[in-house]
Amino acid sequence: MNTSYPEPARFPVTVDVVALTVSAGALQVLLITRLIEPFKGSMALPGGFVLPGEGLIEAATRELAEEAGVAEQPGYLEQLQSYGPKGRDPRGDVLTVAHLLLAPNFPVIAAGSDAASAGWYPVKDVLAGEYSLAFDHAEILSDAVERARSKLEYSPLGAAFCTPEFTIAQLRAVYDAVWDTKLDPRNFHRKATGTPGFLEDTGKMSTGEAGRPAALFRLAPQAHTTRAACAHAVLNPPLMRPAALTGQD
Amino acid sequence: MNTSYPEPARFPVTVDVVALTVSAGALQVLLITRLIEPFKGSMALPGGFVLPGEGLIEAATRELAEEAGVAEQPGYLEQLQSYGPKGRDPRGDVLTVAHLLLAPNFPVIAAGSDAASAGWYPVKDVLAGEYSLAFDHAEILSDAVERARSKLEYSPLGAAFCTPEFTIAQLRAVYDAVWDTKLDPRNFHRKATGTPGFLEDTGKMSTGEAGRPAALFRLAPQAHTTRAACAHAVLNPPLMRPAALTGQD
DNA sequence: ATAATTATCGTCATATTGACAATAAATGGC
DNA sequence: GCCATTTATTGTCAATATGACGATAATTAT
Repeated sequence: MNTSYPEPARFPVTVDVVALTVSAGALQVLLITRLIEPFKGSMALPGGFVLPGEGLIEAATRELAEEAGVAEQPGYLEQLQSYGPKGRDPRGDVLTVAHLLLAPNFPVIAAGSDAASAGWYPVKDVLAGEYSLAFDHAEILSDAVERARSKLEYSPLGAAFCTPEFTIAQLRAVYDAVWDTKLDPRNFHRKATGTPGFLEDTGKMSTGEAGRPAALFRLAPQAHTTRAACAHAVLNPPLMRPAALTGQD
Repeated sequence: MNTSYPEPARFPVTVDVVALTVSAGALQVLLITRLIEPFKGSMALPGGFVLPGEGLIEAATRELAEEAGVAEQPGYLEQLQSYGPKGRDPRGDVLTVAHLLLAPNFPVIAAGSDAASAGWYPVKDVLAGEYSLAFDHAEILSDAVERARSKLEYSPLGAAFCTPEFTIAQLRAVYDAVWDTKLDPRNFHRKATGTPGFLEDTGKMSTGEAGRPAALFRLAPQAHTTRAACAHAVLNPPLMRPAALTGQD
């Protein structure tokens, strides 16, 4: 019995990862410098071809490990969106599935290494066009940042940028960096601590910083950064994002 | 000069469309009956292989036209998520990019046709497992419905289920069908008409129905159902979804 | 010790929501 | 034509959430 339908076209499929972190008070993205054509010398998102028998998240995790030199997945990874296959790679039709990683700052393969170099770059500068990005990676980055910004409104994912235990001020610094705002510390404290199922007091206090020590919190179990918890809202009503700062001090 | 890296693996790529509409007071999904293996006889989302030189939305539009027999894209179409390539097709690794269509009720190729038949099925019944769905289409449908539900909270996309001009009650019926709620007509009216940039009064009135005639609205230009408008919130603060009805009258 | 810094609690005006009363304007039955 | 019924629309009111900011607490820096 011959179920005859034409042989389907096949496409190379890549995964790209927009890895975001907060450091030095700003949102940063992980970029690598391309050592091969096309776009040799340009910067690009880490990523690469999906292998037979792989799932998408699996492939994204592997590429992140290979290109940034990270041992374990350091944060929260989710699929962002797919792009292509038409008109995004000079070599031909290539479909890419972009992913979003939100993570605390982690060390990457230092620039200057002979093989490949990965580094953190301020998102603001990259989006402003200060670096030349390969393929459609500028568009992907832009979509990823918008996704991250809106995720902070209604999900507990701001905490994905923090270490397992963190202060309210550290969490607020994440919001301020991602949203480019200066949220009111008192109102933010009220919202963060007053939202059921969001934070859990560890009982411990921060030490060593200037000023009064702050209580250390962790994510409440219900809010743990898993796909299940973040699909639905935890911040309800959401923490709405004010207009971004207009760019002066 | 030989930039030698291994030839990348290639995968068949499909697009699937979760087409949703509201009719008979309930959310309905467009399903076709599979006439070929695998899953011959099962129901499935309309979809098919991406062709060389196609973009994803383009391919989804084409498949919708081919399998449901619709001439023009009847509503709002956006990408949902990608699935695979591992472990979702018995024939091997196939990547699928699922799409979401929100549309007013439109006629499809009638069941009983010899070639293929498409029809609307109540989402509630399909998700309850009353039909056997091919591949991972049950999971895709579930994700799509959740996406649609959350879109109604902060975007004007409820109107994508309506004809170009509609009453507040028709829009509310959409919300009630998608969310499985019975929103208060008075509060809904206040929110819908009171949200700047959402609705625009046509000046016309509905006729022929029981009860007092209702004013006819259309989407405000700012809120028109395009990707640009719906990426950002129009309903701000959002219209939060109450708990769904528990299942009695 | 004192100043500076940061955390945390409180206050108050304003905006939004949810519940529901009341009125307006049509249809349908007689 | 008259009245009950239905649906649309306006309004009221208490509860809740937000934004702006005062005040106090508990550290480090000098």
